[in-house]
Amino acid sequence: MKDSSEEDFDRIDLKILRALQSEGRLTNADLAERVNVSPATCHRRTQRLFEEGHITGVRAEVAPAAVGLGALVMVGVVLDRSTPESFAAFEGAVLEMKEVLDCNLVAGDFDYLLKIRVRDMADFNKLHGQKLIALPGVRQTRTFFVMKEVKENARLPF
Amino acid sequence: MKDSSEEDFDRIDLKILRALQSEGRLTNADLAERVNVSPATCHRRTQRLFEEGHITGVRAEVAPAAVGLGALVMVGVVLDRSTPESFAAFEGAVLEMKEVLDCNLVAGDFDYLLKIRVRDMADFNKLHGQKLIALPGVRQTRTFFVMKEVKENARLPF
DNA sequence: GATGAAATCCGAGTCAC
DNA sequence: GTGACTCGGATTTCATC
Repeated sequence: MKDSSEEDFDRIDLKILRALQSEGRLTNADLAERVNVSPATCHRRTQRLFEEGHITGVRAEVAPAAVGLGALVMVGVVLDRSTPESFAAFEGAVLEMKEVLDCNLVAGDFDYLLKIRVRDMADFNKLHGQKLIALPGVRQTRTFFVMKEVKENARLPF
Repeated sequence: MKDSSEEDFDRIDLKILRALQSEGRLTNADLAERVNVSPATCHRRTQRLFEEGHITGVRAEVAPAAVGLGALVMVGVVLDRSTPESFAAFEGAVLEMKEVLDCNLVAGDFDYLLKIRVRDMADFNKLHGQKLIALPGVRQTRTFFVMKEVKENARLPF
């Protein structure tokens, strides 16, 4: 298998990827019509995109407020020490926290930036006091309550 | 229609939402089996969840590196002025920028936090110099290059 | 080596109950 | 909410380029 960081998709593959990124439940028949190939070809192409890992999954987007997760909070985290063990311990613990939707190791004023969804501010304060600051190696956190979600999870621009 | 911020789903609805959040392309037949109802019931339930907006869409997740978007950058933005017009102008411009995946108005050291995907650092520097700092009302930006994506777009915890 | 047409099989969507 | 029925799509096969 070649280096996965830059595949050469042809125009048809790109159209399939774009269509499924917008409408993940398109039937193969509709998809085939949209990209102007036969259903058989479309099916083979799509299957290949899944098998080779270019599509990592298909997910329904559930309205957060509908399931009691109306509050979004971004948190910057600084660790005590910058050792590989320290990072690994923190990351391992964060992966277990379901409330943490995103976790990225960054360069800059923080070590990590987290995106967290909870019911409300009270819920976040509890999470912060009981779990966030208790994560391994955490020296300090900086909280950014989201007051308005302007854009969320936009489609990849390709 | 009742207040949308807290619906009362029964156990079956919740199971459907959870299943589709993980596997958006599940067939109705498989979904029905998984939640232990007949296909007909499952179909009606699922259709209702879509129609009432509790599922806002289904999207295939495309591997960013596969489509030449290997770099992830978080950017904090501070505006010149804190007027409604200033916010509106900024938000309108950001919505037009395809590279911006997330944009949230936050409370704290920044006015907005952006999540941006580009090909590489060179691409980001170009974007930063030509478009980001030229957005309406931007006083300053703070860039956080993502060095490692620990967790990305995790499922909602409900 | 990939394509499209045809053929089979199974699920989607709708009905009566 | 269930069970059954019909239609259309998913998936495979195969001939073709």
